[in-house]
Amino acid sequence: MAPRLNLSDIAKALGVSVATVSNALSGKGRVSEELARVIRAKAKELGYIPSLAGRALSTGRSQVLGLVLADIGHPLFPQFAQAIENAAAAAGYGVLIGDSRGEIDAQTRAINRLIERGADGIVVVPRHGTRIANIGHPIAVIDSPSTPGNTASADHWDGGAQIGAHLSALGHRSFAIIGLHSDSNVQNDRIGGIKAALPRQARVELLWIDELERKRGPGAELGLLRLIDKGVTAFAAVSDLHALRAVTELQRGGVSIPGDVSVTGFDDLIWAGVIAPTLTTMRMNMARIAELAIADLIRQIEGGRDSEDGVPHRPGGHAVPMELIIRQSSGPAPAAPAGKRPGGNPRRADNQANGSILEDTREGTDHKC
Amino acid sequence: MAPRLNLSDIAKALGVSVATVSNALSGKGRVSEELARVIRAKAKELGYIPSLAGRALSTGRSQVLGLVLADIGHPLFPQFAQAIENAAAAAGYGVLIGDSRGEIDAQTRAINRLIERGADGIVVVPRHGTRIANIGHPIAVIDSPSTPGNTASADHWDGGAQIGAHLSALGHRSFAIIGLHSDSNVQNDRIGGIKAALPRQARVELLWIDELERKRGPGAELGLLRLIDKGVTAFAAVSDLHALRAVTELQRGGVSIPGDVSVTGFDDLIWAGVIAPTLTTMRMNMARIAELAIADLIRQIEGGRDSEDGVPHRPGGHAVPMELIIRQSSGPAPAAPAGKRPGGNPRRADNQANGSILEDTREGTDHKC
DNA sequence: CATACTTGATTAAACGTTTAATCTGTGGTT
DNA sequence: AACCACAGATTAAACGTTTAATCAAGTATG
Repeated sequence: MAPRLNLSDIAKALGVSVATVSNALSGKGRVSEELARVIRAKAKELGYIPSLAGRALSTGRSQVLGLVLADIGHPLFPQFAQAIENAAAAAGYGVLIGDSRGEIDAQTRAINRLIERGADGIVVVPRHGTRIANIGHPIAVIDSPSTPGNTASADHWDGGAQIGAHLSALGHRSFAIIGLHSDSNVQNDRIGGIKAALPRQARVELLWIDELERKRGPGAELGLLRLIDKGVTAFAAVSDLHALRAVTELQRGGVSIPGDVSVTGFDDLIWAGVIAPTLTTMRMNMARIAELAIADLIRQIEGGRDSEDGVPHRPGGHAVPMELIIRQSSGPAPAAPAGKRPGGNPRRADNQANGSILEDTREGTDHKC
Repeated sequence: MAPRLNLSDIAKALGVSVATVSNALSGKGRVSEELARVIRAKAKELGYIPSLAGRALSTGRSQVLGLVLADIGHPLFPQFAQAIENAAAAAGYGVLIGDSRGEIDAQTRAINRLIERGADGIVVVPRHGTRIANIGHPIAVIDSPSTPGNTASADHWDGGAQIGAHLSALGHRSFAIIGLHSDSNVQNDRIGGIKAALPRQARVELLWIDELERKRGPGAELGLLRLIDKGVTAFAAVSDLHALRAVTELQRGGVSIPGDVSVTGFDDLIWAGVIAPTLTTMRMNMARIAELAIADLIRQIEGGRDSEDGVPHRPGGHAVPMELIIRQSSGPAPAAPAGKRPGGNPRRADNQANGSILEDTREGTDHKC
């Protein structure tokens, strides 16, 4: 094992002091530009890598952030992790992951564990229905603009509005909105946005999956076919996961999408561009959200004082616009509103040859294994 | 900001030396049990938290592992991350994530970045078709038993065999296997296992999605209906993602699952228990795999010598059995082998009321949002 | 010309832990 | 009684960096 070289090795090699080397490399103290160049060259030549441990001990900063995703089982986790890691790396920070094991209060424990581990700050994507207690440490919350204490997040309300407008423009007038549980700010924002964008005379049915499953057991049918009988022509799910569930349930019942009804989702999860029909959905700008969250976090860590920048903390945090991804699953409302369907309606069964998917802005589906 | 207390605070409070406190807390040097108890009590009373930075500098160990998932977009990422984090935490290690941005050679760079950051060891789930170069650092590879250098992984071959046996037992004789690309050891193991478990007279068609998409464009139809015409009654996909694609394509074509054909996947991804029909699939024992990988890694880190334990490094690493999850999407082969279907075959359209899903061992589907 | 300021460098302390080496009694052995 | 071994503690050095304080010499200022 080659003993990693340190500042004093470089100092010795050049006959200068360690402090000078440190100053030259960090550009902080007073070093002649001439000598600084020599030192930097020598450092590169020898392949010097600073010891984070030494630096951490000296400065009291670990250059590491903690990432806590409460619902770690969420399909969006990879995107979050990647975006956060990128943004953090760009700022010179590493990312330590924390697991809350899905348990409800383990979230706080996870945060504390990360702080004990020396994380300079924490990024949290909290579990629905929980509030992040104010630790005495820098923290950034990614949740929803309507959540107090939110640092940055997608503009879920606006995302919902885009979906609502899209479906309205296609002529739909009777909607079903599919959500999971009513204590999620993210979902409520999305639903609020959808509703707000629908025309006055629209009829809206609201479906909470959690509620349904409590009654009928997990994995139960959602009973979407009955809704179609009541005239619903558009199903707006609050997540692609629920949209997927809707699509398969409908297709299994012989309903054609988007011939008979339209289905939309949220989040552009990995399979959205792969299933048949491909799914119309809303995509978050993860990279931007991560950037904003990390920037805020670093400001807290390094800024020290709060009143910096003239931006103490805006109420709802930054709201990043979402992007509408139009794919095959949404189409014009059927000319004759489906209405009562007498047993087995004649439905288009083969609209799979829809031609090329020009609307799909995703650049090469990355569904690798 | 309360300046975090350190060993010398405790030492001062008790009138002993720091070394004694350190020894008492770590249980290493020579301290009377009596004094040790007093010290531990005082430490707990004051809420002492050791400084990782100080320890790291002194010992040369950061107590942090790096996790590199090449295909970070993979839906399995959350499970992996969670399992690794749990196993690492149990061993007193933190987990730093590394991102290879999906780029092909960035994998090595990601590994190096983590090592530079001070990670004591690295866990890699490599990208298909890549070999992990031997860094001079402890590393654990989670890939496939057939991969040289593999540390621990699911027994993909055996998993395939279980799927093959399951479908065979259901009476199927004509199969289509759906894979993504042929340079993945994981996929090849699974496919090999499937084939090996099929009866002698079985007919097998092999489908590579990557190849198909290169010709017909991304998101193209897989042409599964034509395969049914050729007599195929069972589609075994090498990942739930592809199984999902198959299911939607088939349902869209009016094919009943599992009435007309059976479809199986791999990995038990989050939606497998949610779509209609729920998906028969193979589940990895992530927790076990992670444990083994971490254990091996820590042995490398702390063991020092290789010839420890009498287990230098077994060729294929540990192969952890997979678990067959039988759900709705697989059923008996149709009595009359579907054979040529004249235009629109009469197919069962409503088998959704399959009753309760007794075979589903998943304990409460965690498709939260 | 003495003083003050500036520049470019060095010295030394500090961060908090671990650990090898050392010291000091005490009890046992010959 | 002299010696040794040993348990139980302390001292001190080391890990690698940062940074405040200091110093030496050259330059400007009165």
